[in-house]
Amino acid sequence: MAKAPIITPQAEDFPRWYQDVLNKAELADNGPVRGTMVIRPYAYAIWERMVAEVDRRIKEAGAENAYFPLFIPESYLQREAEHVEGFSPELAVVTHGGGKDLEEPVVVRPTSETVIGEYMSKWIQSYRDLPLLLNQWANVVRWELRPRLFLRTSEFLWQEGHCAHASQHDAAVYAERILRDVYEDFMVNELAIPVFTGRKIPQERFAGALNTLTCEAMMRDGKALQMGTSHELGQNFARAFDIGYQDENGGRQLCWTTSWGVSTRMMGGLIMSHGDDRGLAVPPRIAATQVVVILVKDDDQGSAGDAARRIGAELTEAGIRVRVDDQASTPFGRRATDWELKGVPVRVEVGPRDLADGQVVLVRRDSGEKTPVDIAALSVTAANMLVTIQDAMLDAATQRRDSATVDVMTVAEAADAAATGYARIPFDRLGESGIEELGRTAVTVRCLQTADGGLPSTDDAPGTVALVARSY
RNA sequence: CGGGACGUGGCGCAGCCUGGUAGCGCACCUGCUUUGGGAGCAGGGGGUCGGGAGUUCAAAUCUCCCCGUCCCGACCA
Repeated sequence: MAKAPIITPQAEDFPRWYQDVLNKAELADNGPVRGTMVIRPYAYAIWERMVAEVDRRIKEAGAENAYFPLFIPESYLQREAEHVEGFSPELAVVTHGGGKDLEEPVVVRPTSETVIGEYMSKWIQSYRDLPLLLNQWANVVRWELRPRLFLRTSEFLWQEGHCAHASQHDAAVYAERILRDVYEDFMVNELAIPVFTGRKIPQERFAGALNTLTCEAMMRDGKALQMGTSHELGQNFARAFDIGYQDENGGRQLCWTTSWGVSTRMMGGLIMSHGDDRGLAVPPRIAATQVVVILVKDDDQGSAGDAARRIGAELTEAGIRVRVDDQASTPFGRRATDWELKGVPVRVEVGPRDLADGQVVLVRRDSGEKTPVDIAALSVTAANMLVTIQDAMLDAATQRRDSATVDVMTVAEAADAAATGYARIPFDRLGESGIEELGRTAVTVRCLQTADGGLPSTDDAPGTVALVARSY
């Protein structure tokens, strides 16, 4: 029996589709204060997987976790001119505490360069203390004018790395290392989201940075999403917070600092990169539930239910993240669509009919393909299928992106291409006037690349290519 | 913050123009029958209509102010 669509089709109204997925897959709700977000358990479990995988890579890159306070003296922000200017409009400021006015207002951190800079200054004395590689997992607050769940909320969860280096070269190398070995590697290999990596133009840089490197993904509506950034802060913060050291020759030097972050925005990216008209689709490696064992219907003795639970235990034993849905009182079709909505990569259907043949049915969320499998071979087949799905999802996402990325030579062509995806245009063909012209239709330069897709070392290196698109 | 749309049980909506204190679908609860792709029947519970002020004998319906949500724009992880 054909039913009305469960969620608004993407082609009909993409923003509404996004809202529907958020609601129906039980991912998030608006908080009571404007712009705030409640992350529901199913989404939070995925976030925890993201945290685990990013954290592992951060530690491999040599950084250590620490924690700095939520409250920052307002005066700290003011020490770096561009930084204050950039963040002032979106600060939450506490002026009252303990029943009286505070002598100095404190801001709720919008990012922690300033406090961490203050402590780096205390902790670094010698070149032997460098590099100092710190990271913290925290919540930050930026009073956003136009919030959207996961993509831009007034409070969000993230990881912020803050490092001090002895030289500009060391800082640049590390900023790029984080971009590649932590962010790009994580996004491509865990989230199955291909990203363009590149350099931000001055207008798009982090407030107070010399250079901002970015990972830009493409959502299924053709709009770009900035998934993560890595900044070279030069000596701006080192100067403002007196982060310095004594070198081998006894000379006094200023440090070169970097900062880098990814946030719960990645959840939004995950949803909009892989989701389809049946709901969310989570790549197996990041899925909190990789396989759902669903009891189609039980028999009189309850032996099918027992079999389903036993199969669940076997899959768990094999190292797969499993949930068993044996709520046989709810009709099968209902539960099947619910798990598809939540995007669980593989569904194992267990019912009396299959069991009689010693089989179960595996169903892929990405392709919908159904495969009968002998129970004896289930663990191995399921594990292989998860690998196959991971690869297939990355391939599909890469194909979608590449087919919506066009090389052009004029601003008019770029505007045209950006209506549905990315346009690549030689940067000198774009120029300031081109940037402004595209800006009128909300098309912006997402990043700059060298001709072969590498990272340009300056803003105006010859042969630089600009990737332009509409963005979130 | 500027422009637009909207706010009625958990969700989606009707009612508002032509004031007379609330209705539908889904969801939820109970029972029975069902269960291999969003089950059926029967019986139930839940809202005072985003908030406030006003007009009126009477306001979900009219007026004003405020708040919130969504879309577009400027800003951004």
